[in-house]
Amino acid sequence: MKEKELRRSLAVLPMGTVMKLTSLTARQIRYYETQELVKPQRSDGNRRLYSLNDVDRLLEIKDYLDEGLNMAGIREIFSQKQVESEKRKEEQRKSLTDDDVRKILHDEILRAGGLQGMSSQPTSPLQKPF
Amino acid sequence: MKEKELRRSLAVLPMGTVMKLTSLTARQIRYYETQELVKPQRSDGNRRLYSLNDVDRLLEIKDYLDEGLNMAGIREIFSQKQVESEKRKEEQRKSLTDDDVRKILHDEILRAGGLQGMSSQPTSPLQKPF
DNA sequence: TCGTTTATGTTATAAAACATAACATGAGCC
DNA sequence: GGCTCATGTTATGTTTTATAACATAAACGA
Repeated sequence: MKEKELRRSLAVLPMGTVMKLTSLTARQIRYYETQELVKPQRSDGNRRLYSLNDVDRLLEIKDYLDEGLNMAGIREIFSQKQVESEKRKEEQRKSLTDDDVRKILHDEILRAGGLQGMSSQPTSPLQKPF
Repeated sequence: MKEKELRRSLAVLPMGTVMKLTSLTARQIRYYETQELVKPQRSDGNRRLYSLNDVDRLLEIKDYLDEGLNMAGIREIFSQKQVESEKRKEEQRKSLTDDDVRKILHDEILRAGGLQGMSSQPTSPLQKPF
C-alpha cells in the first residue's frame, strides 16, 4: 500500500481544481496557507500545486471551521494528529524490531539445540549465519 | 470499489501536470487528441482537464508508439479493448441476473415444500413474496 | 461602546500557463 | 521526388494564478 500513499501525496492539482473540489475560494485557501494549515508545493512558475492529501486537509479545515474552531485551534489539532501518527510510526518500528529479535533468538535456540527440527518454518532471510 | 473508479476518472489535471506525469510534450498530447486517442474534459475557460485514467491511456500510447504502432493501430487496439470490456460487463450483468433467478427459484421450492427448513439462510431481500 | 482581531471579499496588476493555428521538418514510403 | 506522419517551433490571444493592498462584518476584549 505504499503506492497509494505516494499517489495521494503527489502535488499535481492547480488552484482552480482545488477550489472546485473543496468549494473554497482562492482567498480562503491562500489564507489557510498563511496560517500554516496547508503547505502546497510550487511549480517552476510559482503556481501552487496541491495533492489529494492537501485537498482532504482543506476539507477537514472546512469542517472544523463549521464547528466553530479558529485557525489556532485547527493548527493545534493538526499538530496533535501529527504527534500521534509519529508515535504510531515509532511504535511500529519498535514492534518490528522486537519481532526481528524474536526471530533471531528462535534461530539461536535452533542452532544451540542442534537442528532438531522443532519448527518446519523455512529459514528467514535474516538468519544467514556467518 | 466504485469510489476508486470515480476518483480515477475525475478530470482534474491540467496540461502541465500531465506533461510531467507522462514526459510527453503538449504538442504530442494535443495531437493524440485530434487522433481521438484521448478525450479530456474542458474547463469553463476551455482548458483541457485530464483524469488519472487519461494519464494511464497516454502512457499506453507512448508504449505502443515505442513498439512501432501508428495512430490507426493504437486506435484499433483501444476500440477492441472497449468492446472486450463491454462484453465482460454484459457477462457480469447476465451472471448476476442468473444468480437472482436461482435465488428466486430456491425460494419457490422452499415455499412449495412448506417451510421444511432445508436451508438456514436468512431470507434475501429479493424475495418479498406478494 | 470602542478599538482590535479574525476570516474573508474585492480590486488592481503582472506573470505563467494554455489554446489555436500556421508553418517547418525529418523519416519512411510509393 | 513528392507524400504522409508525427512532432517541433513560433506567433498571438485568453485564462488562470500570484501578490498585495484596501475593505468589512462579526466576534472579542478592555
